[in-house]
Amino acid sequence: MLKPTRRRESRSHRGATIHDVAARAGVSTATVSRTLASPDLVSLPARARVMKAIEATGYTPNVAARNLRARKAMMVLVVVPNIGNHFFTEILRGIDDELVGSGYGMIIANLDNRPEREARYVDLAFAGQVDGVLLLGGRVPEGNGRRMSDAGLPIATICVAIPGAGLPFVMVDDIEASNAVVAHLHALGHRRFGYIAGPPGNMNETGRRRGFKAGLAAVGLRARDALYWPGDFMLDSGVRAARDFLSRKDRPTAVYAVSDHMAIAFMKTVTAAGVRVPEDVSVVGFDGIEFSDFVTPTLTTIRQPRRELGQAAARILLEALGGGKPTRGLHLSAPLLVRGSTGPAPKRS
Amino acid sequence: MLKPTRRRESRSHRGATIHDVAARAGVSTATVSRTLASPDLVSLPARARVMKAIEATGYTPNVAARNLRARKAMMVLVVVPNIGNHFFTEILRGIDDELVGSGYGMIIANLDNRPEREARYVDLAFAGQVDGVLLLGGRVPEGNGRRMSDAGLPIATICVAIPGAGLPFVMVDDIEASNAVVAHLHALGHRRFGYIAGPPGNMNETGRRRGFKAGLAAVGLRARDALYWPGDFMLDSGVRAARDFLSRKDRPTAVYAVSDHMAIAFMKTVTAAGVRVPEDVSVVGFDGIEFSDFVTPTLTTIRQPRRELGQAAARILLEALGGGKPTRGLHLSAPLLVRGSTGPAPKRS
DNA sequence: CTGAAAGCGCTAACAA
DNA sequence: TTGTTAGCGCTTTCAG
Repeated sequence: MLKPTRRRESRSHRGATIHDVAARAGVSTATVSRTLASPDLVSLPARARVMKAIEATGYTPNVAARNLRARKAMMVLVVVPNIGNHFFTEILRGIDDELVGSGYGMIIANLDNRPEREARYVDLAFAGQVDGVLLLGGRVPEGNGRRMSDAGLPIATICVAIPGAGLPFVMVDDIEASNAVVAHLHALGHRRFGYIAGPPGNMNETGRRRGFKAGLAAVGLRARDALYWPGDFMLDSGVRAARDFLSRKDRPTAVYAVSDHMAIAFMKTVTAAGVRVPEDVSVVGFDGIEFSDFVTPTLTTIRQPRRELGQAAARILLEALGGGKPTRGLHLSAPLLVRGSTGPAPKRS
Repeated sequence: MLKPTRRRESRSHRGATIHDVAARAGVSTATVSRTLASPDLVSLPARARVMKAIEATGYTPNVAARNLRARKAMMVLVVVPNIGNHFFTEILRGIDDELVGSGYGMIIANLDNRPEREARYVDLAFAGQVDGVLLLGGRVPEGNGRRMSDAGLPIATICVAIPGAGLPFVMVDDIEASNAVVAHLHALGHRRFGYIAGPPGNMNETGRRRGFKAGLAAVGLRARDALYWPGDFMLDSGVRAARDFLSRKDRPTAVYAVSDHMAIAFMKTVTAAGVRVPEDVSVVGFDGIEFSDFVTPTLTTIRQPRRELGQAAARILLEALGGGKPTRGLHLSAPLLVRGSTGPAPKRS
């Protein structure tokens, strides 16, 4: 009795399988597989017939099957705190640049600023659906009692190093950048400073604030004399800081917002109230987003090389995926772009 | 002789398998599978032992295996013309909103404005790595002699309908929106118009231009008398249009740019040259991106409900994935936001 | 150079 | 209620 043939007929819409191709070409499935993976192991005539059969059937190897077999997914998980934030998109672009070249795809984990969303993506990592992870938020995602870092996958972080995690990172030096901001403003004669902060606990906020304070100390000013407004990097907190600024008699002459969004919202709000920038108050941002050069006045800011950050991180991850040597971390330089929103301090009133 | 046990010991770092759990719990793999998929089919004590074993081993079902078996991927491919373009991110957010709720993940296909990148993602679709596709660019990706639409997957398009493709779409009515723009400007007394275009052949450009011309005709103006500048939705083309504008003696008093990016760049450039907005020239954009409200003056524009567009499209796709009835298409309303960049036409010089 | 066969990890009939 | 078994589609020894 013949071995029953596989039930080919019920194949529905999904494309042809390797069996279809093999049958059509009159070879075994192994030969089809070899033709695709290492053609040099297959005789010329066989190869030709296989290629023709592939052409005729429109065969594309099934990824799930290949992944199962190869125990890898050719996918990288990119964890983004909030995909609605423009700051991240150029980084994604840099990541994609590198990934595509190596045949990897990109699955986006958008946390939407809600930590409870992490669990789902931790599972994804443990389920073997991705081969590596890129972290953008400064947190190692966790959920269901385990951490992403325990999934045994290579991980790299972008824009921030996670203390104690021992993960490779690619970022700019926040402290150094803040220092440059203070030095610039001090050289313009500013002595009273305001600082619009990032979210409490955020590592970038921590670094930038530390650099801000160190910068003040370096020029002989007391860090505690500066004004500190809470913030979360978003537009709204710039507006709130501006409202408080406007309500004060003893206003700072220079305001350093640790994101462009906050700086721009601050500028817009105080300008609308009749305060002139930079004549009455100088404003500095952080990030160097595209639009910082399209507001009035143009915004003095620290430019984060976002695309390069993404590229470098992806490269580090790809090296790790290739079994290469582990990189420890990388600082990219972030220039201060001096533009229209900073000027000489006004005369003492 | 005993049946040889599978070689468990070489399991490397990847997590435990269903066999590990089954062995530990003293049940078959089927029972483990059932415990996860339909617990009510498993006796309480067995269930408890399985759960304990899962806990102990840290087991997570392998996705590749499950996908292979189930013939689905629980992933949606989102094709983006250029992920660096801010316009798309809020749409992605809307998509993600809906997808997450249904257990689907999101793979990003970033074309980076290069059509040759399409082929890779066409393959992905044919390889069964995704269950559905969301198209943002107004093109059906093709490559290696086949089109994405032939992969047998549900597809929906966002922001634009592809003529003749018969795909469900979610978009705003470009013609109607352009009409509203012209009506608004005409009511302000404007008679000489400029139009900064989108890329030639782009369907949104086509619709918006048609609406623009129809709007002019509706108020008794000749469409051919308007000035048309080429553009591609990006900042640079706004700058180029502005340069030409500045070089003219007979300048239009109202300029309609079919993207906020171009409108903002146009405003910045003419303002820097001493032209006042809106006193000398009124400017209208399209899209309603966040920053259009943070430039000086604030930009009058058509607001595309981007998040809603993403959500609606994802919902349509999910319905199709669930075998639901096919939706034909959906128009979302796009209000004209009248802000600071439009005002009464200047007196005839 | 080629084919047979095992098996990646999981699920769903089918039996018991 | 549970276990046995047959694959999902692919790659890769191992023989020939």
